[in-house]
Amino acid sequence: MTTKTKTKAASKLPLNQIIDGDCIEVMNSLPAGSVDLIFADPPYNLQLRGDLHRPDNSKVDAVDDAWDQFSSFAAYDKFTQDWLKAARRLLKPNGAIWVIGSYHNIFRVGAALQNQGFWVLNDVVWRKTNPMPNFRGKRLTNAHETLIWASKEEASKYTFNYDALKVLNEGIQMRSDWVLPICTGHERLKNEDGDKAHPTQKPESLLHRILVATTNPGDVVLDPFFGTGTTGAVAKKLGREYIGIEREEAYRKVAAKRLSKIRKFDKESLQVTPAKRSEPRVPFGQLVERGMLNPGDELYSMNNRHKVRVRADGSLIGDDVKGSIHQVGAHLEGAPSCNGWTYWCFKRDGKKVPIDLLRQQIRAEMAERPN
Amino acid sequence: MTTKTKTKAASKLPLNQIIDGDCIEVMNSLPAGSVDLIFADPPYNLQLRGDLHRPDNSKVDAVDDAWDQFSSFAAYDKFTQDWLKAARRLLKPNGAIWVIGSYHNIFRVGAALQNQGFWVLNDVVWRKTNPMPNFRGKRLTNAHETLIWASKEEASKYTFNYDALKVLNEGIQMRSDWVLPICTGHERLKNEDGDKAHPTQKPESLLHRILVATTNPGDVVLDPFFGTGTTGAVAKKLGREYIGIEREEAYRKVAAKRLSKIRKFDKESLQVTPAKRSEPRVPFGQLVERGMLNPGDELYSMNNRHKVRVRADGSLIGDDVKGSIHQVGAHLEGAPSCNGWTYWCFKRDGKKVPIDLLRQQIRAEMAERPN
DNA sequence: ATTCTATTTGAATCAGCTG
DNA sequence: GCAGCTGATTCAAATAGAA
Repeated sequence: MTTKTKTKAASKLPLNQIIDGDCIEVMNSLPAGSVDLIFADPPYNLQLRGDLHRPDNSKVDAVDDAWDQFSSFAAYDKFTQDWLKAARRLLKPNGAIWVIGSYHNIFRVGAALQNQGFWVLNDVVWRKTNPMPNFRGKRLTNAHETLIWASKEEASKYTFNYDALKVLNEGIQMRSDWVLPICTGHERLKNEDGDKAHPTQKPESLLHRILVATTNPGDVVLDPFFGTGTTGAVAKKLGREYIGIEREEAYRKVAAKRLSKIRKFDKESLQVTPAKRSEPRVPFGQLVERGMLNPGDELYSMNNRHKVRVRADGSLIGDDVKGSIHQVGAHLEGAPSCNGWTYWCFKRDGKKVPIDLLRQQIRAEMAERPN
Repeated sequence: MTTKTKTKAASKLPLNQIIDGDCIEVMNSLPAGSVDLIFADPPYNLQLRGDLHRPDNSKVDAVDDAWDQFSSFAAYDKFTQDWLKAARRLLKPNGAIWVIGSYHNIFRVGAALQNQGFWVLNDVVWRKTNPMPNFRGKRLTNAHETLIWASKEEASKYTFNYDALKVLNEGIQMRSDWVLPICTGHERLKNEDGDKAHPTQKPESLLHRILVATTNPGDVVLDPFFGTGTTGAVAKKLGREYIGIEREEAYRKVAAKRLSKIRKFDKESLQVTPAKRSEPRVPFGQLVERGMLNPGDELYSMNNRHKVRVRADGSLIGDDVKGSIHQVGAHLEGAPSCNGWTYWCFKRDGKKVPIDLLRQQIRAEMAERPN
C-alpha cells in the first residue's frame, strides 16, 4: 500500500542521500522498523579462490588445511550474519529484502537469512544474455546469478504487484528466471581514466523489475552496498525514496553525480496495473436493493447444471441449500470454495450473463462518483 | 579418464544393484575412495502448510511424504552433514558430486558442501519449460531448480567433457542454465493404481546431460536417494556402472523393473537431436526495463488516429483505456485483436518508428549469443 | 486416420477482511 | 486473537475424447 504519510520512524530517515560509512554501523544508527525494502549486493567472497594468508602473512600452502578454510568461511559468515541482523532490524514488519550473489557466497547468505527468521519467498535466477565465457573450457559458462527474495518473517504481508508483473511479461505470470543483459555500453559508468568505475555494476533493468514487483511509489528502499548507485537511480526514476550506504569515497562520488542527473518519471506513468483485490467490495445484496435483480429471480450456474432463486436479503435458495452466492456455489459443486460472482448467471433477453457484470456496473458508478 | 581396470576398492563394489537401506549406513559400509560420481536428490524439506487448490478447484497433489519432513532446520542440517560426509568418504580423490534442490534446502546443502571441503565448480539452474504455475498469484512462478556441481576437493582433477557438451549445445559452450521439460507422459512411472510411482521423479534428460558432462564410460556413479532409478537408467544406457541406495520398498521395486528393461545405447544412438528453437518471445515490458522506452513516452498508432503513453509495467494508458499493447490497440480499433508490435510507433528524430524495430534489436542480440 | 477440444497434472513453503 | 465469510487465482504439455 502506498504510504502517503510518513511514519514516526520514517520521518527521521535521511532520504535520498548517500551515507558515508560501514553499512552495519550506519544501519544500526537508523530507526528500527522504518524501511520497506532492502536491496543488497554484498561482497561475493571471491578471495576464497585466491591464495590464503595467515594473520602473520605467511601463505597457506595447500587447501588441505581444513581449519584455515573453515576460518575463512567463518569470517564471511560472521560478516553476513552481522549485516543481515542490522538489515532485519531496519525493516518494517511487512518489509522484505533482496540479496544477489553467486555460488561463492549465495548458499551462506541464504542459510543465514533462514536462520535469522527471514522467510524466503522465491529464489530468482538472473540469466545473463551476454555472460563472460569460460575461457579455459574447464567448467560451464557461469551465465547466471542468483537473487533471494525474502520477507522479514513468515507472517509478513509483503508487497507483490502480481498483475503489474504479469503485464510486464505480456499476460503470462512472471517466472523465477529473468533473462536480462549485463550492464554494458552507455549504462556502464566510467571513471576519469575511462576504466569502469565499479567492477560489478548491476543493470538498471534488474532493479527496475525488482522495484516494480515489490515496492509501491513512496516506499523507502535501502541499499547497504550502494556502489555506483543503481538502486538509487532506479528508485528515483520510479518515485521511490532511497537510502544508500557506501564506504568507498570513489563510488560515492560517481553515484552522486549519476543521481543528480536522474529525473523521476511522471506520476501517471508510474501507476501500474492494480490488483483486482484492491477494488471496492460490493455485497451481492446491493444488487437486490438496487433492483438490478429481484427476489424470486432465477440464477443459473456457469455449467448449466444448477438453478437457484434470489431472496430478498441477497441469499440464494436451491433445492436443498441456501446461503450466500459463494456458499451455495461451493456446496453444489462439492468444492472447498467458489467465487459466486463468476459462477452465477442471470438471463437477459434469453442470454446468460454473469452477475459479475452487475458488480462491474456498480463499481463504474462508484468510480465516477466517489464516496 | 576412462577406467578400464577396476581399482582394488572398486572391485568390492556392488555394481548395478539397488541396495536396501539407509543411505548413510550403506555408504559407510562400502569401500572408501571407490566412486567416480555421486548424484543426489535429497529430501527438500518443503514445509508445506495447508492444502492448495487450482483455480478450477482441483486439489494439488502435494509432496507430503514422511521422508520429506524434518522437525527443524537444525535437524535437516544434521541429516545433510551426515550423508555428505559419508558421500565424501566414498569418492575417489578426483571424484565429484551433484546435488539438486530448491530454495527450501539448497542454501543449506551448498553451505554444508563448502564447510566439508568440497569445491564448488558450478551451480546449474534447471529452467523448467513447463513448471507448475503459482495458482494464487502471490509469488513468482517457481520455474527452476538448482544443482550444485562440486569436486571432492579443490585439487581434484575432475572430469569435464567440455567438447561433448559443446557439441550437445550446437557448437556453443554449454552455459550454467539448462532448459529442460519436467518428467511427464510415458517417461513418468506409474504404480498399479495408475498414480505416479514417485512424487519427484527427475527427467532422464537432466541426468543424461550430467553424466555426459562429468563421467566417462565405465565410471562408477552412485545415487544415495535412488527413488525410481533415473540415475541408474541413464547410467546403464550410457555405459556407466551404477549403485543405487533406496530405503523404500515400493520405489526399489519400480526401479528394478525399470532397469531390467533398459539397454545400453550403441555408440551411434548416443547422438542427440538438437532441440529446435523458434523465435523467442519478447515481452513489451522488457523494452521499458531496458530503457529503450521510458514510462511516460508517447506511442502513436500506425494510422495516426490514436496516442497513448507507456507505463512502468509495460502497459499502455490512453484517454479511456489501459492494458497491454495488444489490448489497447484492439480496443481503440474496435477490433477483436491487434498486433501491438506493428500497430504502435514511437518517435525518433521526429520520424515515426514501429516498436517492432526495438523487438528485432533484442532478438538480434539474443541470436548473437543463443541459448 | 485426422483434427480439434476438453481434461488432467506437475518438489508449492500460495489470502485477507470483518466482527 | 480467532472464527467465519468473501472471493481471487493457472501454464505448458500430454492425454483422452469427440467430431
